[in-house]
Amino acid sequence: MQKLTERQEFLLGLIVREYVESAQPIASKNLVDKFHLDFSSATTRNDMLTLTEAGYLRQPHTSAGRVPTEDGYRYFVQRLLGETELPAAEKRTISHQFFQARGDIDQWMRLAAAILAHHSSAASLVTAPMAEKAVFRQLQLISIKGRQALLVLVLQDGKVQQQFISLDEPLDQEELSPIANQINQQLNGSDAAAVEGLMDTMLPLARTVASVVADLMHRADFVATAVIVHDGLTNMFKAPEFSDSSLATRTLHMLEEQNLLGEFLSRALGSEVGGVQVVIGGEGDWEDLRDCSIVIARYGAPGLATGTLGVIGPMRMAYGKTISAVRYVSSVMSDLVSDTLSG
Amino acid sequence: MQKLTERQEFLLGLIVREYVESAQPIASKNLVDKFHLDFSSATTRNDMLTLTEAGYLRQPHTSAGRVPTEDGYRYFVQRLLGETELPAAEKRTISHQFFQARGDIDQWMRLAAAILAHHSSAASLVTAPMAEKAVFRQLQLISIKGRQALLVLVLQDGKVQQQFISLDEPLDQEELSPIANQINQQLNGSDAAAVEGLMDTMLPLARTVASVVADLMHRADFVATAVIVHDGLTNMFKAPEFSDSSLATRTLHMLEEQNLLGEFLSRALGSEVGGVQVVIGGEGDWEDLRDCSIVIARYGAPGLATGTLGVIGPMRMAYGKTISAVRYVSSVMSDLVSDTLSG
DNA sequence: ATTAGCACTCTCGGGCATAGAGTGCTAAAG
DNA sequence: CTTTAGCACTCTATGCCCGAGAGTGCTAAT
Repeated sequence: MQKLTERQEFLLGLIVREYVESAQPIASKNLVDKFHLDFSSATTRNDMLTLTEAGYLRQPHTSAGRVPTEDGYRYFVQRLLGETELPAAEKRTISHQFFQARGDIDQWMRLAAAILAHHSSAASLVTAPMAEKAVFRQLQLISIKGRQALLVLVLQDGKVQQQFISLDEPLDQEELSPIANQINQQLNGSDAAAVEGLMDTMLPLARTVASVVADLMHRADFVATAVIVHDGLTNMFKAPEFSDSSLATRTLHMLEEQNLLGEFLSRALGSEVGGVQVVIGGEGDWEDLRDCSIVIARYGAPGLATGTLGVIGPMRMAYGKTISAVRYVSSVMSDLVSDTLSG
Repeated sequence: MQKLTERQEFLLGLIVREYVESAQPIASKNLVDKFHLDFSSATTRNDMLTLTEAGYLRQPHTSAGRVPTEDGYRYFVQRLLGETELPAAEKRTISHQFFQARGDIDQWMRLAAAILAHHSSAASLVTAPMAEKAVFRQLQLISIKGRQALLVLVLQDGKVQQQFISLDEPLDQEELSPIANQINQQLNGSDAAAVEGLMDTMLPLARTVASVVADLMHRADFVATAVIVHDGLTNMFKAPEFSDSSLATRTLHMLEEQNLLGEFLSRALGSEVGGVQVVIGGEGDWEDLRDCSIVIARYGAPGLATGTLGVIGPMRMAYGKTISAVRYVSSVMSDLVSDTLSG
């Protein structure tokens, strides 16, 4: 990475910010005029040339202004963008909104998605907070009619799963409840593997139930099946770079494909709670996201339950605003998870 | 509505089908050549003129072929499109897929959305089956830690709702379970209003719980808050009429806005289970859907639980395929709901 | 090291001519 | 009265040219 003079860094920052706002290539003269710079457009041009040769800027064509490259954005985010924070008033509004949603995890998620989408003007994604490993807490059997029953399973992290099951013989509520209680005592605190191990010691009916429980817990262990809430897709399509719509389609496609989203998650999975990661232009790995950037963070209480939230938008993204929004929302969500699950 | 000769109807049908496939204006000569019609292109032109004057076709410009109008599609769907059925092999595949998902309502919904999106090449929407009115079945209180508890509420239609609550004093599981049992006996079979009525007779702690229950049940009564699964958004954007992307944006916007979706639902709400409704070009009411068509059906078991499913796509839609897919999927889902809730 | 000046390159938009597609009309034929 | 062949007409799409304008890179002077 080439050494840049102070003025060159200053210009790079200016160009990135300006381009993010206008979506138009930035010309030396306009820059000097608009910001009353105390050096001339020729000087600016010289620096722009250096920045272009260093790979931070490029020209769409000979007689156009400059546009940041992937590397340019990266330099900007890593070196030029100081720690930004949301204005205090915004923070208050947000935490007030979350306060009103306390108690309802689904609503947190929807709220987080909406807030992120709004502040970033891009699409947002939020996955539910969950424990690293599904651990049995309690189940309930509810008689529906005849041999049909509803199995409601509550995991240690507060997640609730449900499944209809067909019993071998009709049982009413009075018969089902003791069975549920008995299973609860046996399985309390078990993980999926332990449930499978204990199954064999059970009576046929309880074994049927336990096998469904094991299945549900296995599924819960798969990150890919996590419920994902998103919002702000419309925002992406408003951006001029998506007007040709093939880009838009690719991005949308990636959001609909489960396995692609899985990658999104695993990328964040290794990271610490609290840290915000920025992936610019897919960074080679992801074909479908060549012109997109992603800002993600892991939230929650390590050991109890964690989830991922973030924003996906065009590479020409207001990184400062977006990063601070992701950071703040993730911290609020982390507090909520901690308070709710261990308060 | 003007009288059409048999040949004119035949041509209208042909033009609609052809245009649906090619998305290009249809010319008289091409039509005659491609289908080896036993009358000439001049005759075709005369009929096309009549069809244009009758409002069923239009020309994008003087020297272009013809394109169906809204009324043209409507005529086609109402009078020319016979009762179509999915091929038996497809039906088998579909019902097999649903069989494998039995027990898990969420998976039914995802599956239905995926199947509809695939068969219609458009976007699909599915709402959960639910009773007309939320009726209390059973609740469970799970001690989390200290004063935190998780309330799990099961409604008569099998819907499960959950909410974290803060108790006035710390209570462990042994203390919470009897309270839950007692509330269960008191509230069994009550609707939201009845729960509110019974609240006043309760002890403070139970009253807190009952008030959350009443709140959850009220929310469940609002159709607009129903969870909606969708799929196939990508399909819509592949269509050439969405390439300018303003159309696409408007449609996407409508799918993200809750209240707009509410209308989608209420449109279908009045109809019988089983009947498939086709709304072409928004039919005036919906600004955002001017160039879209909707195919919806109500599914489920009346009196037990019903939901809505359907497809939204460009007006240039394969109505035959789509209608038969919606009809068949809705019938399979209806059977599932009946079997599960009253089997 | 900076800057003024200038030649150079490239895009964008309008104007114009041409080719092609598809129609509507007319007059003749069945 | 219906169908058809033939033809004139209209409109789009495409390619081309040209000039205006924008913005640069380079050079020479400060």
